[in-house]
Amino acid sequence: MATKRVDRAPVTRDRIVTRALAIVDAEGLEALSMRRLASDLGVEAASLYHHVRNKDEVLDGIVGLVRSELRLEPPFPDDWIDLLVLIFARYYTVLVAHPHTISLAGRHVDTDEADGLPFILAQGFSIDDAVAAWQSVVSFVIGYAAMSTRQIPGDSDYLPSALAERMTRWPTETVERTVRAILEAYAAAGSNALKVQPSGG
Amino acid sequence: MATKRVDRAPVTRDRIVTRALAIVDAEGLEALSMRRLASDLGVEAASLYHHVRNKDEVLDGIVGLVRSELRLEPPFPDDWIDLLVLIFARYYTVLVAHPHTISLAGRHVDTDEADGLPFILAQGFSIDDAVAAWQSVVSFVIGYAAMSTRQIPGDSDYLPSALAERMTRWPTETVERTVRAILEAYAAAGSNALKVQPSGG
DNA sequence: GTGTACGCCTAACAGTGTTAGTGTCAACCC
DNA sequence: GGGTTGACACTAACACTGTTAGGCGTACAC
Repeated sequence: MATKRVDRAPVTRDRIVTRALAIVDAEGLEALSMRRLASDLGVEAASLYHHVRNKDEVLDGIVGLVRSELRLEPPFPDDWIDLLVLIFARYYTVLVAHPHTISLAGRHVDTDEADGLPFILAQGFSIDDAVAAWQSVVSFVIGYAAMSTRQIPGDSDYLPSALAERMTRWPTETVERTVRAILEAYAAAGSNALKVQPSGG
Repeated sequence: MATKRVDRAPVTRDRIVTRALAIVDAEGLEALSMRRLASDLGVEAASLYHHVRNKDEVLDGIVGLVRSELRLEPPFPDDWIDLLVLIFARYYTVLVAHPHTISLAGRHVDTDEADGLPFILAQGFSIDDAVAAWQSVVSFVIGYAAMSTRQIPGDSDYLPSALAERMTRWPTETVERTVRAILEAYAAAGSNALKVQPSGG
């Protein structure tokens, strides 16, 4: 009863994950079911479990696939703030390119993210400031990506139209401005702490 | 066959939503099913549809319930930045109190949020700066709440332990510092634009 | 006492993730 | 070439999910 394998490309973990991301990109997270995914690959749902432990592993695979798009090519800016602004702008771009995967962000601790934290520390931050700045920037970018890709029903009739119109736009420029603002503020606070001892007053 | 209604409190929309939030708070979003919810109320699933159109309406009700906790009591700070910092710190606190509802944030445009935007404009911002600042702060707070309540598996062994330990803490103080940093940066940019014309130098 | 409307019920449909057991094909060993 | 083995995909089923249709019992109005 088994159909001939020759008819179609062999099912592999890679093909499963790639197809899954394609479905999610095109039709959203809810459209991704094991039966639908299998059907797209010309196979029954149960067969997928030979290549993948469960649906969670498929979702993890999707996250990995998206993350692999984060690589930047040289040349890199000399200034460390410019560099981080560039990195996070890229992060935002990739998230927006796969809007429906944003709610999957943070399924695992992000190795690349963890690389960046020691880097920030090397700029002379205190540990606490470095962690706070890092968490703030990451939170902002993910939050901004989430907000910008959510198509909110247009209940905002009570806003002046000039405002309402602008509230529907989520320019990348804002990502750059805000990331820079956060980093500069924490950097300034750090250097102030070295100069004067703020003990209360 | 119908059981006597006298045995239990009557099922109402309010009781449904309240119980739903209790389930979500205690056991997470996935634990909330119509059958489970009905069972908690001593009723069958189908009966809920007499009081509620569908599950989405229950979720909307949850969002409304959480939002009702956002009210602040006077006295309010005089400085507008202090005021906004207070508001968003409170916003963060409420979100963290109901961690599993964070992914529901943004189901509808937030009336309260929309109130705040004209308020920011009244501080002398340009329209574009006001919108950018507003979107940035909201995005940051929601993102920060989302990150801080996600229990990420401890893959971070490769981080220095002092760092790893601090990365697990998400202090409210950071919310206040970052919100203030963003607002001050955009405010400064606005007032600069009034003084000097930055045309590229 | 009768009529009516409401509130809840059972039963069912179409869909979900997942597992057990079975079959079939392809490649390897001798 | 014949037999064995193992990988792969199949069917069938289980326990769930949200949702709808239709019926029954209770409580209230007149």
